[in-house]
Amino acid sequence: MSDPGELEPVTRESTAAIIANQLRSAIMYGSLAPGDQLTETGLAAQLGVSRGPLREAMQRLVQEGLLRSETHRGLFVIDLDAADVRDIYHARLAVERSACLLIMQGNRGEALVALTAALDRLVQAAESRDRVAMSDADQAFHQTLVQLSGNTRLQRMAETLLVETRMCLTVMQESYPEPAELVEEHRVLVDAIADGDEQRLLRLIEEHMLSTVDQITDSGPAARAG
Amino acid sequence: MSDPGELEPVTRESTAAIIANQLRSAIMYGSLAPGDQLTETGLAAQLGVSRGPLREAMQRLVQEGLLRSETHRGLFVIDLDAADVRDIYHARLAVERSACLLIMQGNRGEALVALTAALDRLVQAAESRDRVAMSDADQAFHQTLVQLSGNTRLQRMAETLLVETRMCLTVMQESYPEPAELVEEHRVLVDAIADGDEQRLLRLIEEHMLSTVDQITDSGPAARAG
DNA sequence: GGCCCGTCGATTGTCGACAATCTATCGTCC
DNA sequence: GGACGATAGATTGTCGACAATCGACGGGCC
Repeated sequence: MSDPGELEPVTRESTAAIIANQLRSAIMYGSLAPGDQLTETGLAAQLGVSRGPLREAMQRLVQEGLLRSETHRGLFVIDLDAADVRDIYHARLAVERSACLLIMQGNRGEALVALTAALDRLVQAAESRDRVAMSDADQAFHQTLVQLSGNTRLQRMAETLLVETRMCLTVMQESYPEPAELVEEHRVLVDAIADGDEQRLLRLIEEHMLSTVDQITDSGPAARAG
Repeated sequence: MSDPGELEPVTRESTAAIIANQLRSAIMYGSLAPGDQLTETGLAAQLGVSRGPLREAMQRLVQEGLLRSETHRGLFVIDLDAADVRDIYHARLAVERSACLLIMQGNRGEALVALTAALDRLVQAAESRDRVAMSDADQAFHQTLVQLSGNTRLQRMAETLLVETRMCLTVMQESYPEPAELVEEHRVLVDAIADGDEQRLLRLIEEHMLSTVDQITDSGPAARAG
């Protein structure tokens, strides 16, 4: 990608983009919890910027669907019910299934290298038994998967969906899989890619997503989200 | 949905949302062409608002990916190359395929009614041989399809993707199908839903998207986009 | 003639202030 | 006692002005 000493055009992010990333991260890790109001003056002071750029950043998240806007009342972090969780995983399936197809038809070798590395980090996180680290590695794996498709639209969609997935997890930690199970679910995906078995890969990714949906809709723990 | 006389909570859209819709529409119909700069003072005067709300609206479109931001230089409408067109149709396939699955597993009857109506409007547009009307009806059909899935995330994705699709079409009108062909491609989709033939529906939607990709990548007319 | 540098106009980025609206509390009337 | 109406505080929505940066033009130097 970028050799050391190589001269690349400097790409400065706009302030709104930086703030949006911070907010997204805060929502993802739960420091901005579902239902919370984002008071402009408070956040602006906290971030050391004026209300202008902050409002621009918040509009980005509204467009993403992470915030909901009520006129003359304020902006709130969305709260997820069972229907949202189901929608999120169905949408993730759509995106990641498509990414899998593109990977199998594209540079499978490169994908295998990157995903094997991502799997290794997931294994390390599982050994540490740190839930946050596991979640981070889990998310990174899927983000890598979609990145490898080379489709920027799918990547943009996945970014938002993975944040929302993370929001689900903070609410219902009990249903997050055991470390060994988590690693295994991802290992079989990498194996299928290694074997070049497209049918198996698609079946596995569908199971990977839909099993979570079934788990949720059966026990229905997301109702506690509100 | 909303019975007449039914009391619903009033939902006023924020100014940023209204402006964003206007801009999206302008981009869709080509009055803001790919590569064009959106000068803030000019647009603000044209829309009768201050620069503040306008900037908020533009940040929404940046997040959507319809505008690209260059720091201290301005915001520009994205221009699409052949790779973009391919990405857009692959992403649309992911979204609409998923929508098809959800429709088949959900309320197929309601879907059949709505899509038959959408098909009728497409037929009418085809008879008028008005390209813009045909495009409108085409877009409305696919938007309805995704709406019927009931998945708001898929709907949000589809909205942006359909605008981008429209941007492609204004660039390469020659490859837009003939009226009869356009109607037929959509009629077979409705028929498959009517017959409850999921496999056929999925095969048809895949063909519907991928045939366009092949058409583009062969002739490569999108290169003229820049 | 070609290159470099400084200046100018224009546009974006940021900020503080004012107006409009909402929620909550308190007082009043029936 | 309960409901209605007014007031106060806080928050959002909007705007105009100032600072920072960029691209283009023109003058000067080698």
